[in-house]
Amino acid sequence: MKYKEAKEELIQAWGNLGYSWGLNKTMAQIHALLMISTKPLSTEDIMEDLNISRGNANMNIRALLDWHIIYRISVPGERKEYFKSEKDTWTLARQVAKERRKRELEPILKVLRSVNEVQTDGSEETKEFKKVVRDLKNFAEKSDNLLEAFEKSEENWFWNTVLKMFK
Amino acid sequence: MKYKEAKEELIQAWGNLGYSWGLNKTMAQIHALLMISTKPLSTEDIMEDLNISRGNANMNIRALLDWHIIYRISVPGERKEYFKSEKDTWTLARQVAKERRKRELEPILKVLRSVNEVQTDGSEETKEFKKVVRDLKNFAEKSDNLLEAFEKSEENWFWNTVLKMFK
DNA sequence: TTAAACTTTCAATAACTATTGAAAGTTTAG
DNA sequence: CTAAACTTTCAATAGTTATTGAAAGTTTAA
Repeated sequence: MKYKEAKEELIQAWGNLGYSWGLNKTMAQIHALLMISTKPLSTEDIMEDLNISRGNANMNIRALLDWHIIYRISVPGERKEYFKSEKDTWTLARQVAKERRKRELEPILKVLRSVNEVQTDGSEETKEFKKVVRDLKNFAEKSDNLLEAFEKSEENWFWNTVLKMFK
Repeated sequence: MKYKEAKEELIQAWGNLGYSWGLNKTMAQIHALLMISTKPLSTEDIMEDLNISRGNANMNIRALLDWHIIYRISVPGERKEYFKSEKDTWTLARQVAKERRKRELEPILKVLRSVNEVQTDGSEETKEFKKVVRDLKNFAEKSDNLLEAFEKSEENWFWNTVLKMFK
């Protein structure tokens, strides 16, 4: 397989994966492009490589900055801004986990805690409701703690421990 | 808070969560409804409770069946089909993990393995590409193994081990 | 059989999300 | 200053996905 094909295929596949991770397609493609680039790229470079408009590029670059998975780089003596990706897979995964915990898990936990306060009138309906909510809340809280620990963990330690865990 | 409000709020929140888990809003809402229901519900019941059309209800019920997180129930002596949710949170989580591994992780792994075969021409570009792909592949494979083990694990054992792990 | 009870399909369309590109805004070098 | 270099915004629109509901299909009881 030639480099150009391989690059194309990876960007495509990364787009799909990113999509199912809460990014959008273009966002994930820009990210893929920066992942494999040997040097920081400008908005112009990205527009050209992915064939997208200035507005689109700008918007998605900002979204990636907002997720803290790419960085702004300024080259001394140049006006233009450049961008580069966080290249360390482990750091990247932890950052994504962090953002998703904040964006998805925390909101549902808040709701679960709040609806758990429902008035019990002794009916079967409210009893079942309480039970379901309690179970989900329990699971969500444990997951939340696990993710929090993951965010702070160090790679070698993590995989070693997991390896032992599932021996 | 009254039961009706709480139910409404949970269904809404579950819809959002489900969405970010690769289900769509209606699919997740039907699921939430079945989670808190004390008895199996028919298509008719679901249409009525969520105010959605027959086609929509049917389509999303089938998608949930396809994910294996709800079940078809037949009541002896009745023509109508009823549906009930898998209520055990642990089983549910494992099932979702299983489906997502199949639908998301496996495809990207396949691509990573394939683009890893790219011809190296000694240029910096292809060297960097290889390095990135190797790292991602390594991470994805480890995650894949972890998820596979999770799918087969038993709840108490899992949380105990994790607890020890992050002591 | 047949007709009632139920489920599935699918073309039309509504609703939502992504993208464009020109215009407005901002920064900096001279 | 001010003009060039660059970034951001946003209204228009293209593209995608979800939803409807009527029609077609299927199953079963009598």
